[in-house]
Amino acid sequence: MTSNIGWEYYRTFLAVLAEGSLSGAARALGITQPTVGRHISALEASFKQALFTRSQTGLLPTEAALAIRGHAELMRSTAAALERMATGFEGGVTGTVRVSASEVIGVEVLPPMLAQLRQVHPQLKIELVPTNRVQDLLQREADIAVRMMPPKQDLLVARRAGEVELGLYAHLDYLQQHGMPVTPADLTRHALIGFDEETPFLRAAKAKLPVWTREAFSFRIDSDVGQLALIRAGCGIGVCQSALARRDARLLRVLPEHFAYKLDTWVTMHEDLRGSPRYKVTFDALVLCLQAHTEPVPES
Amino acid sequence: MTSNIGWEYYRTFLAVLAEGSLSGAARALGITQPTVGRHISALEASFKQALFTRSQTGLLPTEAALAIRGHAELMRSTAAALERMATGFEGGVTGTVRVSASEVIGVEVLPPMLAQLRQVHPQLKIELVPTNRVQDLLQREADIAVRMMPPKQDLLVARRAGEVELGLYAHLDYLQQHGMPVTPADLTRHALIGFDEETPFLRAAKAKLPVWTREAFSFRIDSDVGQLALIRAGCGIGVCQSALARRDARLLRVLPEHFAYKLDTWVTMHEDLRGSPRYKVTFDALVLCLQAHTEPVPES
DNA sequence: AATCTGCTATACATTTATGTATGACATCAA
DNA sequence: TTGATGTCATACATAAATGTATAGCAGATT
Repeated sequence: MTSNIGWEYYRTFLAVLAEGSLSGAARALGITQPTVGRHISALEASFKQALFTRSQTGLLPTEAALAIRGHAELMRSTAAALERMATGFEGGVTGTVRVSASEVIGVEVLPPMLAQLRQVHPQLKIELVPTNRVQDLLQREADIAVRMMPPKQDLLVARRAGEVELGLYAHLDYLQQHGMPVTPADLTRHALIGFDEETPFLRAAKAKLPVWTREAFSFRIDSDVGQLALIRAGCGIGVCQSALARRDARLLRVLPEHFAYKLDTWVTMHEDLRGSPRYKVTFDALVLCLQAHTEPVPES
Repeated sequence: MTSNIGWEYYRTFLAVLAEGSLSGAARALGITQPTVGRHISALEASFKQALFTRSQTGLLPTEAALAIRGHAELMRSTAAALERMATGFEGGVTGTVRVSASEVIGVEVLPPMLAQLRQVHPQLKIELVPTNRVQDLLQREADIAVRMMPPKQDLLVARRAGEVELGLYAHLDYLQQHGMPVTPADLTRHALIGFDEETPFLRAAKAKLPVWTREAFSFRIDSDVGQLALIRAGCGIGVCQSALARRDARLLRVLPEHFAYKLDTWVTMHEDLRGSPRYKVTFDALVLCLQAHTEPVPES
């Protein structure tokens, strides 16, 4: 008794949810407003349930609409993943691979490696998704993910790529002006750069360095790239990957013996992508790249 | 640049994969053969990739078709889950809940509880999926699952419902005819009932009771219900939940001090189902039922 | 107050998808 | 061999979905 609700309609449903109006969804989808209206009506008729409370200023989703949103989104990302896998299957390294990584990794570490990879495989297309959300792989939002924690799911292929060291850093200009802290307590007199949201990482950092609390931050920004930019601009003291700070001689380590934190780096992908060469090639290249990045450099 | 491949076509694709022919898929879907052919052609055109090698005796899936199968199936189960969630959302306990449990639990333990549940909530519909596969929840093949192992995934709501005790049992008739074993070594002279496939459980059992190997089994069957039936019929000695064996006074424990095994029981469901009352009601009822089932009875 | 813009809903035309009918070919059984 | 059955492919008719045009309404702007 497989029911007969068109899967297509869920795509329209998501657009209405995102745009907030039938007309807006129609524009976004490249179809017309009456069609969108008919799709929503069809869904509501099938479900015997209102999905939106209509008004002339737009549509407001009902509780039911919000409840099924997650499922509809999973359908969308699954459809996207399916297309990625289906296109460019003729054996060579062709087609699109979607890589998810933390912002700072995606912006500072991966680009050179991706450029090189594309030089070797010109047919390969890369979609880079810089995000700190972890759940992508299960939702099929990305094919391969670079993560700072071991995978909890066992239908994933995972490889450890070393560990990145985090430390406190500040720009030379800033330190010349404000002085180099010598004890953790000195930090209270400095401009600190940190996250806005309470993250598990932040709690861990707080345990090591009691001064490092949300209230103490002069700059609060939920983006590691943003933090790095602030550090580089000499705004204050912040957490940064040592391997990145090392690239700029004017970024100096602050309180190295009081704050050091290491994060495991993992590259993961779905098991069922193993068969297709382009995923394997990208996966291996990512592992190599990150191993190089996390490799401790000898003191020179 | 959201591509324009119709999601509907994946449903047709799955039917062709399952039936092995356009005509068969058409019959299964209640549409006509030319339509099915057109859908497949449309997919192949979009992917620039053959999905089936056509012959007059049927269609053979290509490697590409097999590769995207998993994704298409995820879309189907997601669509089904979405419909389940969307229908019967008017606050009360209405609509369908899909419960997955091991065969023996589904057949021997749950039915009375489900009957009672439906007496309290007549509008509730239950789909029972008796299977030993674990992966259902992530694939949205079931809403709630009863499992014998703690959940590894963290977007699940999970509650422990006690532990079931497993022991060796045989029917009185069998034991009168063949005698009661007194040492583990005696088992070699008996008819043993066990699994056909090597499972983690089997390996664990082997560690405790070296005799308990696949080669020693006189009856090999990959169904716990089937094993129970064989034990009840007096075919030999097999593993069975003590709580089930206790119901029939003619089922006697064999070598109780040499073989005892306890399995944690967990009831799990997706986080996002918590909002809808019917899932919560069913979840709670399952937990209660299994707690009663796993509760050790006082010796009388 | 009047006008403009943006939204939904409806009537009608058109395009698109589906169904019907049939042909060509292969396989199996008598 | 011959007929029966099952398959896919194609031409044509029909049904269904979409697009076009327009009306009606609410809020913002002048």
